[in-house]
Amino acid sequence: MLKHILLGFLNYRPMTGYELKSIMDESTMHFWHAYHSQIYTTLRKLEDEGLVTSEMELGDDKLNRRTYTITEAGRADLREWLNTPLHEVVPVKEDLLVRMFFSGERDKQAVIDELRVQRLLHQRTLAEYRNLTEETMLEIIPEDKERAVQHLPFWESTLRFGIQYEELYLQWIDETIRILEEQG
Amino acid sequence: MLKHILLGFLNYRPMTGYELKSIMDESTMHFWHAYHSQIYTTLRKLEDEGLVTSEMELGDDKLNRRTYTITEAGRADLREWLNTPLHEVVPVKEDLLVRMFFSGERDKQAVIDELRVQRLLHQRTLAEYRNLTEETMLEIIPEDKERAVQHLPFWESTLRFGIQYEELYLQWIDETIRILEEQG
DNA sequence: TGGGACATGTAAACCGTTACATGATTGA
DNA sequence: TCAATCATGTAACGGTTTACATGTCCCA
Repeated sequence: MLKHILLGFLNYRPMTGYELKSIMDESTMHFWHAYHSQIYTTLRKLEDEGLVTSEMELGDDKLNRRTYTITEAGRADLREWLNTPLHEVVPVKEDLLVRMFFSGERDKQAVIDELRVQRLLHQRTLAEYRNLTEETMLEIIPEDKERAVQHLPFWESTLRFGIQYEELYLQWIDETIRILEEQG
Repeated sequence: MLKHILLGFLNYRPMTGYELKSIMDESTMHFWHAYHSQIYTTLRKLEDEGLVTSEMELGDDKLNRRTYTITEAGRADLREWLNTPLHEVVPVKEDLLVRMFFSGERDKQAVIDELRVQRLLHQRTLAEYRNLTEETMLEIIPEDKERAVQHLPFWESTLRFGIQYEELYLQWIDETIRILEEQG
């Protein structure tokens, strides 16, 4: 999956690994994240496969920045991936629910405390998502406004999902705490 | 994670790998799934660590059923894991959203078609979740009704999450299709 | 001058998926 | 007798996470 995410971004414009990591931390964190280690190794793999090329910046400073550019083969690979629709539901994995499922013999107050911590964290996450404006998104392609505008509804739809998901999460936590306290 | 799920179920009663797989397919599929291959290898690993013991059923038939039983060390490990609260949000990974994010240059009708296929699949998933009754859950511990009843609110809370998640998913798909169709 | 952001990498371990592989039991 | 279900396993691969490792630039 990361492979296609990187190709997707490089299809907008050439970027460095560091830039890809920063942009993902802002724009895809609500549905996919990756550590820098994986991004750098995956970029090298893409280069081996001829889907991207890279070159070291020859600037006046000694900061080593390697800029990756998508190749025609890379664009073809991305297009082919996009033209192959998902035909299954990718199963959810939710650590907190695993813990809840097996919490029947735990101290009830400890469970409620854990839910409250999660509530705070998810509230923070939701605030971060709500903070993402159109401008944040447009920075992905700063020099091609028209193209960015074309992509905007798609970017926004994923963000809408992220926000609604976090809202659901908070509601679920509240309702669960209420139920646990009531039977208390 | 699977390790603690298996210990969690074996804490209810001894089970075979096959049983664990079937029960997970019914009771945890909305927040965690595993292939039988991983279940069997993880059970062996748990045995190596002394957290479970196993023995082949010595029945009159030649069907090889290996029944796993949790040890005191296993219970301690499970307890310790449950008493270590999650203090971070585990990031979501949603394949369909990755595809949506990069769909700005795709044929719009193809995107809508893909969403409609997902709609059908998620509708089916939701129907399966709604089909899970209290009785389905109580079969996890058929011989210890009182204990099962104690666990029920926790099992139900995870199912409530699963149902609400699928409802959200359907709403999101509908809204997204509507937006895509409106901008023509 | 110290801390934070910028910047890139490697290695090992771990986890999860896919494919391969086999055989018994039960009911239609 | 055939298909579905019961039942268990191994192997290879690939993706992800964690830890280790290094060095620059810029601002307060």
